[in-house]
Amino acid sequence: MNSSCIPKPFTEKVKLILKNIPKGKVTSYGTIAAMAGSPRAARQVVQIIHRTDNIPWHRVINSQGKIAIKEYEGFQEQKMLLSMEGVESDSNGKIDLDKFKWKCYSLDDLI
DNA sequence: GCCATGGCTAGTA
DNA sequence: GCCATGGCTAGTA
Repeated sequence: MNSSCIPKPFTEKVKLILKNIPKGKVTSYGTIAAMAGSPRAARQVVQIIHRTDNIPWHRVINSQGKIAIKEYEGFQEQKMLLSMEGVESDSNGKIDLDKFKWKCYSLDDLI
């Protein structure tokens, strides 16, 4: 037995947030980290997205409002998944945050 | 404990 | 530079 059966609050919160981002909206790694209580832990959000299957991942972009992944990492896939929900991005992956940013900054606002 | 990992980011130069 | 995980290792008991 190992510690993997113990709840991991930060990770669980991040997963909960990911599941609650509405279709057609995007948010950033940093925003999610802040909502989960650790404003400077954006890179942990990246890790969690990496290791978690069956979770919506494509609505997360960087704070500049751009798709953050490289071509070989699935840039086109993310772009397409977003466009299917009505989120437009230009060829550089730039998204209009005024239009598409999910306006939610606290866990309390989800529940 | 220590150390590497990582689709980042606020805030200088 | 930040910092939550997971994997590995020295070095106690």
